[in-house]
Amino acid sequence: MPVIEVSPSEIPVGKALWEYIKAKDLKQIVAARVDDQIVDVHTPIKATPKSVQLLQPDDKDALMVLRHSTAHVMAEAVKKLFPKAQVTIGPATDSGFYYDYDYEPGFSPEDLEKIEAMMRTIAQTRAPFRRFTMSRDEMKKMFADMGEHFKVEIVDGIPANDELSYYKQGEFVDLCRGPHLPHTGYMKGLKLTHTAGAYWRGDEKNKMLRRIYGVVFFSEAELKKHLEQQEEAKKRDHRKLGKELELFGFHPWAPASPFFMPKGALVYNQLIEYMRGVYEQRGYQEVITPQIFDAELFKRSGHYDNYRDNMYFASTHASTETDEQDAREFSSKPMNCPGHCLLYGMHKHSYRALPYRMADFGRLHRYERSGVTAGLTRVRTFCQDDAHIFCTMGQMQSEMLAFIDLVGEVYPAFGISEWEVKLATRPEKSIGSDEAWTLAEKSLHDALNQRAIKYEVLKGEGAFYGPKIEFHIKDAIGRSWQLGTLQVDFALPERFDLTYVDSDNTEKRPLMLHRAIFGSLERFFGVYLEHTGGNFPGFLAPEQVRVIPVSGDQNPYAQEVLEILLNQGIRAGLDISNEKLGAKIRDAQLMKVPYAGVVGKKEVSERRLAIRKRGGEDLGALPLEEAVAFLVKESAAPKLGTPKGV
RNA sequence: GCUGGCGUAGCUCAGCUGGUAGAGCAACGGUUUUGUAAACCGUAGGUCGCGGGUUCAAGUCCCGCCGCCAGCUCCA
Repeated sequence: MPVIEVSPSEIPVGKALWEYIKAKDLKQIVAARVDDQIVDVHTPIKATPKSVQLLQPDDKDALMVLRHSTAHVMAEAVKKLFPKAQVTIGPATDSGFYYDYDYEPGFSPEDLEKIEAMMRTIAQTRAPFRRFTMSRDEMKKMFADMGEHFKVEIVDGIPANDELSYYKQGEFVDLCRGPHLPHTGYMKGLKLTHTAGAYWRGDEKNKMLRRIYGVVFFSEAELKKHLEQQEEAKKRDHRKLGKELELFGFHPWAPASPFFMPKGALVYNQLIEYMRGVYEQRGYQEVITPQIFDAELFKRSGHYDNYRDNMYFASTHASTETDEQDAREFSSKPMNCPGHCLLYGMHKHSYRALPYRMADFGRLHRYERSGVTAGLTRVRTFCQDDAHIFCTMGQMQSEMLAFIDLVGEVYPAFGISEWEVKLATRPEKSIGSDEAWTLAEKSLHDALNQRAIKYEVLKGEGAFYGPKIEFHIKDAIGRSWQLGTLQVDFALPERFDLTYVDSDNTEKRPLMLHRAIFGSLERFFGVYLEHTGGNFPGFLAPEQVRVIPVSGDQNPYAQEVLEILLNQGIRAGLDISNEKLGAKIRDAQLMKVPYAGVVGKKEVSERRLAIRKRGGEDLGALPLEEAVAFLVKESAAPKLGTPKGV
């Protein structure tokens, strides 16, 4: 029961809800929702409301109030222990809270322990949070007198007509809109987790502040559960699994650039093969294009002006020597689109041949700043399931819908049932006309609305050449990653003067859609590895079946079974090591092989195969033919539904 | 790039306030012929990320660089 409904008529106007709560002896009330606004229980009710709900700890908004209030208490503790620290901002987040301080030596792990202890002491005082309002000038003077110049700056940034309020608990005063807890005693499961640098107002030109992150819950038990979940998430970390399952690795001489070992390469190639199957079904044509281009290409495409910071420039020995005629500037491609424009332009196109869906698994290189790379999710070399659709204006909408539908089929085929859709609009640095941008953005809105897909608008976060739809899924630790994308581009066809001959025998300009479903294969690999915890479905597992003889006597039969499986196209392995059955089973289990095929005396004499599923389920000793047929079925790739009107 | 933390054998990790490296697993050799998550014995394996410095002596202290991790900023 997260909320208690209260009849508005029972609420005394001009008085605080807290009095009502005390009078009724209600326990565990965190805050209230009055006419859909979250308010704290100490602030007097101004007029008779339409509805009043009292929030209890299991309400989602109640948790946000707790986190925010805890941030204030942390600031109070920090000010007590480190009076020189200046407070700045401290909000609640999706997972906890943080507070940014301007404090020069910074905070050590030991400091965090002291701060946490101080916060517990403050919690025990059950100090109430009180809200006060003040005029702008008074507020500025108060914080100026306190020496909190960041707060003064924040006051200056608040719109002129907004009411200014501050909250006080104990001796600590903080500019804040609220709402807050009734008192500090509600913070039970508390832990300060880590520190980090953070720029003032998120701008790297500004001063770097010291941020302290923490988590808090209404009970110790919830904190314990949360910490256990974090441990679980760590086990699923794709970097750890990648190492354990011998899938990929890194070397300092190729920072942020993965090496896929044989098993990892197998999975990687299976993903590509799967996508090739999709392409065949959906009318895409695969091409192969160069890796390194004269920088002229990127000057033409706009990448040289807009994307140069992310590009690698290649110089040959000759170009760095004296021969000036050979001193052309070359660059490794960061995207496939410019090359695809060159390819498109190599011959004339009829309207009859459009849409031209040009797919490319070309390797891309993008320079990423050292601090942003991470495992497979953010690398400097990768390949995308990239395709560019050259089509007419009239085909744009149906191509968008076909793509959105395709995404809706592919993700579930991989067991991904939830994703978020975002629409990113024109950024400050961009190419193309206003009209083109407006039309492109409208088309994307329309396509999503037509499929009744909910989406968030990311203002100014589109690519420099066009707006885009992004498909995001979450990894094991709750971080959200963009995988698929659909982008409209009027600019590149213009820049490369691409044309097609229309039915009226005039040359017209095609438009271009950039699209990917997995996004980068590397990122998808990483996210999917975490999603499955390394338990790949049969068709992706590097080793699909491991044949295990109970003792050496069964080796010949095991060998025979292995060959039958291999002939059926199954990626099978054989374990004839000098180990006991239990150890061999364990090895197969640890490598997350989907099926173990055990053969002992009985199986040999009856020509059977005992199948053990990954995880331990025993499927019994099946006649060999039956077992093979079953394993073949289990190792097959998922099939997509029939495309709608391609 | 910025802030903080970390970097010891293929992997996971010991190594207190400085006194010239250790375990388990894996690998290799042997014994064992095994019925669904670890048989036993033995062998080998380390420029302690790299480069300087302090010291009689540095894995341990200091500086620089490289890489990794958590964030900030940026993004597939």
